[in-house]
Amino acid sequence: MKYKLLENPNHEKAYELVHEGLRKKATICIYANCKIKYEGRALSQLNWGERIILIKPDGSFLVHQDKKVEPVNWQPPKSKARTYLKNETLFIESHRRTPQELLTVELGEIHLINYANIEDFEDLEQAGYEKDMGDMIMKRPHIIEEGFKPTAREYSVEHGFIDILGKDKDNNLMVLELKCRKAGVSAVKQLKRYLTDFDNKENPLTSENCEKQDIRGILVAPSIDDDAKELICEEGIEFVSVEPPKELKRNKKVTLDFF
Amino acid sequence: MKYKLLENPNHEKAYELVHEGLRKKATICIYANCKIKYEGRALSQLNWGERIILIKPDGSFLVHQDKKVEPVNWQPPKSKARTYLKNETLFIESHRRTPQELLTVELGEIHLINYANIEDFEDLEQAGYEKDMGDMIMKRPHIIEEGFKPTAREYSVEHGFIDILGKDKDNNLMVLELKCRKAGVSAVKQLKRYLTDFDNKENPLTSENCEKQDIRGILVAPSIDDDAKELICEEGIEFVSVEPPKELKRNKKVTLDFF
DNA sequence: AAGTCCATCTCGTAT
DNA sequence: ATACGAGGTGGACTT
Repeated sequence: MKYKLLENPNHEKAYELVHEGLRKKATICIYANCKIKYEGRALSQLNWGERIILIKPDGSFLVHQDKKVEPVNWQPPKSKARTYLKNETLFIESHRRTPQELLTVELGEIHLINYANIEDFEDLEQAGYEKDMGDMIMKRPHIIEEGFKPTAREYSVEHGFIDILGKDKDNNLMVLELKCRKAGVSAVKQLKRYLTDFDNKENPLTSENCEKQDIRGILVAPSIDDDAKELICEEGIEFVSVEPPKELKRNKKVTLDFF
Repeated sequence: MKYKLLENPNHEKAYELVHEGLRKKATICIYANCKIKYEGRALSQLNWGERIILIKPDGSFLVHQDKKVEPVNWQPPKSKARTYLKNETLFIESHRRTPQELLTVELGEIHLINYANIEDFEDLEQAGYEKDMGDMIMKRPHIIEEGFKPTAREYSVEHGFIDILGKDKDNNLMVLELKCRKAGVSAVKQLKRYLTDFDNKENPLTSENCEKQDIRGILVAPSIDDDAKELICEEGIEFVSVEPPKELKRNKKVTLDFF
């Protein structure tokens, strides 16, 4: 990692470093007193205070206060940053189109400023959410129940996508809604909507057709809260408890690493 | 801002700085090669690479790669960070309960490490709904009271911007502070600061001038909480209840649909 | 480019 | 504490 660092620089020196850092597509970090204006999807301003400013080579622009995980102001990747001096004061701007957004930082006292060329070629490997649960169920359907045969995934209906569609051993249709965390009322309602959608789509003669197929709605989650439990009984929906798999699976990158 | 900084420290020196920074509830920033493990709501690992680690005094813990706005790994506020040496290697952990979550950073080469006591007492002032409220009041001032005449918007004073400045039917000055949601004590204090600022700016002879204009402070919000209600009585500030105009998120679309 | 949906969503607020 | 909704949601993926 190559880096340059200045302590308590004047605005002119700071300008040079920021300019150089932007040109070299480095990651720039500044500790400084500053004032911020944002105009775009919303509108905001932040008065003088000490913050940490982070400008990444992909155009991401972050301003962090000394609390919270989220930046107080930011610009997304592909934004264009530029810096300039006006009346001997340093400004840094980050601009984006579609939508038009402009973030302007006016700097006061600058305590620390540096840029560095960061070398990082790794991607996060993670597990434990909905997709992994789906993968697992498609591979080992008996987790849901003996004789369950999945037939489709992400099956499109009017109000969204049915996570997994399948049939039980008696050929009844099963609509599965997956949640990787404790399921609440909203999950049950969502499943209920999908059931209605599916019914309208596949069995349009509902009111006249007495021999239409049975459809079972199954909520799949590690657990459900009490309200959801009540609602499930009323709605005739079933609940199957499944823990999301917490195995790390390497993604495409691994395939490349094989060579 | 007081800070301490080390360049290319060994792990023992780095340990001391991190330990000291945590004890002093400072904001710590580290540029280093590192390896990361996360276990909690999900599960993840990230192999060796250079990243920026940010630990805030509120317990927030961020690890940033050189792209994206979001951190690649993080812990929320109120997490507890600790650091230790194991086999001459520096580790930093951040732990949280409810839910149980543990983030472990193993450090390799450390390029830059510092801690600083950041001073920032400002909150983000966001317009959006607030702006719409302002627009409405500028257009229909009688919402505030009969005879109210707005004269300026976003009027700059020392500690920020007065949302709306105007005069009542008897030509008394009115300083309006708008909040689009229930107002708390902070809103009253903010308005009080603005009133003081304005007084100092426009009526510098305050103490000697007995005929200075009356200034009325008006808090405008849909409602206020009990603490704020108390405070406005003490401070001689008035409250006017105004609902923010409910803006359709899709109004652009709606307009198009009209044709 | 625009739309859809998941997320260790985060963050505020009311219960 | 927990539940619910909003967000400049961000970010990945599909159309």
